Amino acid sequence: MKELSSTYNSKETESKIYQKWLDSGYFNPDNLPGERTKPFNIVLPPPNVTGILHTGHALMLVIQDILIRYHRMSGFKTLWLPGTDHAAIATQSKVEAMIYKTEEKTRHDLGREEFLKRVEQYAQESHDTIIEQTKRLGSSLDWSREAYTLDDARNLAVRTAFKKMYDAGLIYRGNRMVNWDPKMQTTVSDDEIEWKEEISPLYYLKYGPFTIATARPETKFGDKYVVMHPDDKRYSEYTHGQQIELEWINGSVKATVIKDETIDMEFGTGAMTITPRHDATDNEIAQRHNLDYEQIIDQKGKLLAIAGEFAGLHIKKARPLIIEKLQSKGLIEKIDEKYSHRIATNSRGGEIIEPQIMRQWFIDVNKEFELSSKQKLNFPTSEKATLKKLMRHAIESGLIKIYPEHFQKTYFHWINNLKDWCISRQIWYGHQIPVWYKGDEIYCDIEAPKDSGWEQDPDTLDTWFSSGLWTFSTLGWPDKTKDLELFHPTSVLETGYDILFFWVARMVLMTSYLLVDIPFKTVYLHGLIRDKDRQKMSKSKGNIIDPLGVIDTYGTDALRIALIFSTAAGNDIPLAEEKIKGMKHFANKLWNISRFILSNTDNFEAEIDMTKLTDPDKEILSKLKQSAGEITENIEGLRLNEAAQIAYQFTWHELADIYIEASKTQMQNPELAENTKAVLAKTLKTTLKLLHPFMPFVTEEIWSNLNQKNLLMIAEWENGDMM
RNA sequence: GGGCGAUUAGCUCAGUUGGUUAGAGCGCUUCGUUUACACCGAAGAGGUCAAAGGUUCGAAUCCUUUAUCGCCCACCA
Repeated sequence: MKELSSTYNSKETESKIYQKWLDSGYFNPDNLPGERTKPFNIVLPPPNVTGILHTGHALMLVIQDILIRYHRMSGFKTLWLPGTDHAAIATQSKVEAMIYKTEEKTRHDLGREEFLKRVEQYAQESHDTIIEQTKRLGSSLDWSREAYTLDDARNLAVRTAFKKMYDAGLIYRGNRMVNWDPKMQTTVSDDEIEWKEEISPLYYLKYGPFTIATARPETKFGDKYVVMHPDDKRYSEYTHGQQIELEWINGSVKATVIKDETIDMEFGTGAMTITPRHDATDNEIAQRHNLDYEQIIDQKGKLLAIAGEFAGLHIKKARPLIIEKLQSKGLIEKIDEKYSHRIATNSRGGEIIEPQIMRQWFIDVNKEFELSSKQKLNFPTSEKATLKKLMRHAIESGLIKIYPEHFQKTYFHWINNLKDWCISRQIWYGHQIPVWYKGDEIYCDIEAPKDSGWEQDPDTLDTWFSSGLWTFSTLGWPDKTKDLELFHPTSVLETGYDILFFWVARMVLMTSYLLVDIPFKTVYLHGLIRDKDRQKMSKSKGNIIDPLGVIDTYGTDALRIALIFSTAAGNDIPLAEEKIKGMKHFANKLWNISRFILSNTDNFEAEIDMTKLTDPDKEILSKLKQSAGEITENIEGLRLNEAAQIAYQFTWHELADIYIEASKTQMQNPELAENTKAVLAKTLKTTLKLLHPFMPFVTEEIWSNLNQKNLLMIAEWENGDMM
């Protein structure tokens, strides 16, 4: 009989147990014992190498580890594939900021090669930290297959994908309006824009006989069109195309009247001037009426020659000076100081977005093409495919199921509004576009052209381009590997609902074209972690719960089960320290249950004599069977919170509170003692199995005291039917 | 402007396809230190399931309307 301390010590146990798992090799599906033909696999959504893990990561790791451990115990050939994401723009901007802060140097001061070295060094350190933290959560990931979105294998996948889509005309280069970040000097995708509420003055300017309202007077130099609604009676005397000579900021201009139905008659004066090069709505109006485009602001945010005396000034500095001039010319009618509107900013650490028309690379989501093999996707053979149609089809057809289901509607809503995806970025950290130029010639291939004189496109790809390939690039694509054949499509894609669009939709897009398949069968979306008052966690509020700190205090198992215990999929999760503390008590309870049983028996293979069962014996065995069934059913149905609650309820309030108490008297009776011990042994073993996916460390540690041949992590799952 | 969701015990939340007296954790009250555990045990209080109406033998669950809150998308010069 071993002497066990009366309190479970998570700190001492966890690193020891994790090492034991690593040594066993069972994280790798190729090493699992027995005949395993059915695959189950999840690819880890790769954390960005921009820092450390937060509770959101912890939640993701816990949910996936539960599913993985459950399936591994259930006899599946189980693979959980780890990786990290280079997160192009996010990582680069972080390193740029750090370098500027300590050395006051920009990336241009360092040069592309030196700068990339520095980014890679930072990414490596960040990677190492993240991997260590991931291990501490107990994650049973197959480290032998670890991938990085920017390593050589993934780079080959990216170049191959680009080439295929380029040849099919799905990737094109074009002049279009893009979101330009003048500070970071790059384009940004629509999804990476963050709208911020701002109160700024709205200026009412005299434009000849009209009054126009604008929040951005510094863009107004080139305005030579004044637009109004055709039904607006205030302007009925003016006709479409009429030209008017008027005095403007830098002298007189010839303005043209344009009537357009998109104008809101209620707003301001009902008349506005347009700046087609720097505003998406204005751009549409200009296109519709075939108007001239003039660039006012350059890529650094400075005014061009058209601004006259203001040329070369940054728009921020120019604005007050322009206001002054407008004042002195008497062109300001009034100023509304409390105008509230929203401005676009780059969520990846940049600043205010200036829309610009630029030549960039795009993915065409509406171009029709023939699918190479329609079978796998059940796409109607009579129809031509588009990327948009395929994205919709994968969900509509039921090939991919989304949980919770209502997110399907959100998904469709997003697809319907989807525009061509701008994939080129003018940053350095990322996959460089596999296109080379020589004069007017363009060459796109997986490898660089052999002959001289070619220059590669300096731009890199949007980070989501490589993430979109993740489910199959990690399995060896474009090579036809065994892993790819066995493990694709993946079983479950588990991630936060906040990246349904960024990532989930793009994986569907890439996979349906490149593999003519789906990337995963099930999408499971979890919610955001909030504090106990439902506030978002943020540094400024000081309400952040650091998962590693919590683990030190309460143990990994406590954190794991607290994270999933009382919230259904897709809902935000309030996480209070009290809850984690409660689960530490639960781990300790389980520890002491085991201690009691171990102090009474060491034979965990004892057969139960079914003819000699007392009422409490029958009750606990039937409750055990019932709980096992319900836990299994709930895990299968992805209701992990339900499963955990049933396990908790059984362990504490059936096994501990009722049966263990009853067993004390039964064991006094020589007639019943042996059978009671057998029931205790059997119940403990099964309970440990049922709890293992949720609390792997404490259960494995107890298991190691039960004279078992194998680790608990590969013990056979009991679903209730076999009892 | 378009869409999605929430509203259940003091607090935080469960409640799968409508079916017996609506559940959990924490908190609270009273009692108890019985050799697995005080990170414990026993007993208990506490909810007209946001409001109104409807469908049904039966509604927290389905339908309609309203109120409050939250999120996503689009975006107005």
